[in-house]
Amino acid sequence: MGNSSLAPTSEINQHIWQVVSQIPPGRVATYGDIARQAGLGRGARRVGAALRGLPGKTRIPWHRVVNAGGAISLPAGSDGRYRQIMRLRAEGIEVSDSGRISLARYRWDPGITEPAAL
DNA sequence: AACATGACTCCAC
DNA sequence: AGTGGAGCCATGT
Repeated sequence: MGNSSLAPTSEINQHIWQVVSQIPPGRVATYGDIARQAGLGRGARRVGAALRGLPGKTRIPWHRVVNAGGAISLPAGSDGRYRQIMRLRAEGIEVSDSGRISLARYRWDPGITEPAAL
């Protein structure tokens, strides 16, 4: 067989999406967290690209992924940014109007599969 | 193959 | 908390 060390982009994306779908409601994870969980090392940017490729009607909880600073990474003024903030608040997560979230309170621990306790 | 781009991250001010 | 610059990884031209 030829190159067996690299999987097609579509498969990598699918793997990333699978990890993202493991984030329980009421919790968030950073791009870096997802990358590490997916075995991509420092591929945080790769995670962003995978989420960008999601269809609009997906049921993958992409909104639970924020950057290392605990902030929404989608461009200011974009529909996605507004939608992400609304969906997070709908799950009981506090999000400031500037799109900031407390990682100390809501960051997902891969060992736990339950929603954040209030 | 070189260069630009981006839903990233770290560090210094 | 906000801003700017360098580093990082994969894609698209």
